[in-house]
Amino acid sequence: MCAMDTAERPDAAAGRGPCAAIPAEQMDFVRQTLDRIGDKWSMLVIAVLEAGALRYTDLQREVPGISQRMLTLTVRQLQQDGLVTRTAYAEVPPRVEYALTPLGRSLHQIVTSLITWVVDHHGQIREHRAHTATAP
Amino acid sequence: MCAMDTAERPDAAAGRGPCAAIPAEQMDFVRQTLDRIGDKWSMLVIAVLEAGALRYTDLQREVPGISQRMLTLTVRQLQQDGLVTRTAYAEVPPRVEYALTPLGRSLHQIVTSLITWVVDHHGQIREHRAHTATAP
DNA sequence: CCGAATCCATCAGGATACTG
DNA sequence: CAGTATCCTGATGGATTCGG
Repeated sequence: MCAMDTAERPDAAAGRGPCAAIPAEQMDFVRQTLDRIGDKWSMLVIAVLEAGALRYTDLQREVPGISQRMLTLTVRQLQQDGLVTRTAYAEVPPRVEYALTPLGRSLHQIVTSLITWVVDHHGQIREHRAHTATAP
Repeated sequence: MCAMDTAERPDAAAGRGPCAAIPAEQMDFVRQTLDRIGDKWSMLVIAVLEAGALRYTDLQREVPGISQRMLTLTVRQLQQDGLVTRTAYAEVPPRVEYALTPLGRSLHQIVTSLITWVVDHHGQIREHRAHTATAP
């Protein structure tokens, strides 16, 4: 029950034994991907796309605080990673819709878990922060 | 089946209906927390602490590439959020051990899912990246 | 051995203004 | 409407040095 049942681990990194960490080779890619989807907005965008396709402006409204620039960049990265599709309709008032790919949907479930976790535990976290903030 | 069955949503943000996004008030905190645990190292540290307590140096070895500075900062934040405990033994050769709290362990499962997902799908992602990279 | 502190580079990311 | 372009700032994070 480690993080990589499907992956072969050559020898395990150090000598810690069971499942220590990710195999060194994958480690790098895992890190990269982790803080790409874990960046400031990706998860929220994915979460918001759960309900179906959204247009650019709607997307921006659903993710409060995101700038046009970041929305564009985030969406483009997600598309590039194959997590969302971008469909442009060549109409008079331009329309572009973003939706999750199957790959994106599979990730979406995990993202949802994470968000649920945060919402669920933000009370405890706040508490802890208050504590340790006052007790250096 | 939205992300916040436990939380009351005042009215839903805009007019999208079902579960659109997180309620505006929580939204901010969710974003904060999301990119705190989603920062460059937190997830990996949490993942690595799965197997039990670790000393500073071991921790550093298990998370290849992390600098002392970032390890210290990350660990301190996690501690401050109540996800890990820091136990310093006042011995002649100083020893400090870090371990997951129950709260941290609950998050750890999700983190593991995420890492598993990445390891599982990094093939597809690489493919997609290659594609869209060549086809602007 | 475990860290804290300082210095410094980079760049993510926000605001704004402009285009097709 | 759906972006692109540009500028600018603060946070992120690496290397190194110092302390307990």
